Amino acid sequence: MHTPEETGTEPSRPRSPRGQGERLRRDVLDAVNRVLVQDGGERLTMRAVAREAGVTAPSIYLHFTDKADLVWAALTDKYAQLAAEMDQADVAAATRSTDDLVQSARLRLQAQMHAYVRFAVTNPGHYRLMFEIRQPSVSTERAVAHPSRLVSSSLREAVARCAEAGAMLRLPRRALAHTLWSTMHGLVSLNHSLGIDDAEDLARRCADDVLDSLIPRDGPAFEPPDSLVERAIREVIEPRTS
Amino acid sequence: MHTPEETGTEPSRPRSPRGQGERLRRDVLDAVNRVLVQDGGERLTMRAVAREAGVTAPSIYLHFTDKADLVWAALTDKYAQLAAEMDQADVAAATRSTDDLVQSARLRLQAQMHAYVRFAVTNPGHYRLMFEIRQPSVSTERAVAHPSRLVSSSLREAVARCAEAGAMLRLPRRALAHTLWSTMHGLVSLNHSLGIDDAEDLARRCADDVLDSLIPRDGPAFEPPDSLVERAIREVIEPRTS
DNA sequence: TGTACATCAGTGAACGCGCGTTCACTGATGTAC
DNA sequence: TGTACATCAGTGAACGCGCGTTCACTGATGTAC
Repeated sequence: MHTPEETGTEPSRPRSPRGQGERLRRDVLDAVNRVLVQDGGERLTMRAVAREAGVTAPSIYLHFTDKADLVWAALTDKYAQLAAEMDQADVAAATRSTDDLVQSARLRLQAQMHAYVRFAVTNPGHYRLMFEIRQPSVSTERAVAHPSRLVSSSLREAVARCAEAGAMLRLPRRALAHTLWSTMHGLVSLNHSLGIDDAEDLARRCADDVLDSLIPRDGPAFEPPDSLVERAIREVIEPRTS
Repeated sequence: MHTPEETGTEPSRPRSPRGQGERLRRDVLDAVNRVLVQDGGERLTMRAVAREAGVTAPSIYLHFTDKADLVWAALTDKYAQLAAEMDQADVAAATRSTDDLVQSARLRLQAQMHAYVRFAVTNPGHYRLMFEIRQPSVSTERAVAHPSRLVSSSLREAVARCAEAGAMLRLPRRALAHTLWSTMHGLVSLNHSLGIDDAEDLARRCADDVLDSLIPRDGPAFEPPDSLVERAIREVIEPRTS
């Protein structure tokens, strides 16, 4: 009757019992995830999150200092999930390992790549926010500790295992890992920009092809000498992981 | 004194003489370009464009029906520029061609790739708007005629020339062109997301490495048979170019 | 056992801001008579 | 040659909206005496 601004539905969430205030924190983070799933990353507003959580907007500030804090917390969760899925895929592939050491290492790398593509395609809203949208209010320390380095180092380790198993690498290992990552990112985001259906299948097949090109299924053990790219990656990308 | 809302500087552009009203159209498009160069694609607002053009915001509506119309016009210009730069690089490489047909075709493809990377790195604001930011108000017909298909077909033709000159392709030609494009896009946008300096050099070198992997410098003439990817690209990506 | 009080988990209303867009207008310049 | 008028290239002020954020408050629940 006399609500001059609030036009949405009134809050529906039952109030947490005393001492259980932290419950809302998780509920809000879950609401962020649902909003990102629903409209693909647009319209991620405090009001939308609050509505999704069944609460009013100011309640969010009981647990997060500002929007950047909230988004960062939600993305940290999601980064951990991506890393976990890549790791699980790697482990699952490892248990299926054969006597062929090179093939085993390759399959683990491939499993990580498939997990990455699957994650990106099934969580487009999160993925966009993670990699495409500038979060200017995120502080520098946080940017240095950007959790995407987890992805980077996970791939690098898988490539290193291939090299040490005696695979043939067409590029030095760091350049190869970085190129695989960039290729997957490009496939996923370009397919998404072009509005291609069944992007996961296309991206995964293309990624497989690139993997086959960069680490042939069978070839003599070989790793090219360090290139300028290799040095650049070691100096520019890797240090921040530590 | 009594400007209740307008807080910026007053318009500085001299009024066009009679009959020269269309001048403002170009001035506004130039202003869009300058705004995109300056703040990298954030804050592309009608007011910012007007300020940059030395005019008030409503003047823009004398030549563009709404913001989507304006952005589309500016991007169309920029797409034409990207295509032109790729074409120029291709032609310049063609004039430097040697007796080695494969090497000549490869150099033309490589020149196109370098032009692409250079464009993306030197116009990050435009590039982001072209490929990363959803323009929901752009109509479907326009999306179908998305000028990025120019990039796609230009690369595809260059790859076809390599194949016909007798190069060794590690992937079918369409899959190869699409993979090269995706890789460049991924390199550029990932380097940008990670805030890497000298992104052009790193991206170009990585792109060179991928090109060397997918079309080896010397190898027997070969092109793999059509794959599922090849068919998917032919069915999904190519038709819209026509 | 009753009651005053502190604490907790939120709410309701508003703030200032920037945005895209509209609309009545203005002032210079050309044209008809 | 003078003047009324039409046209053109814009302007100035405002509109409604959604945003992030603030701030005084409320009402249920536990605790001290």
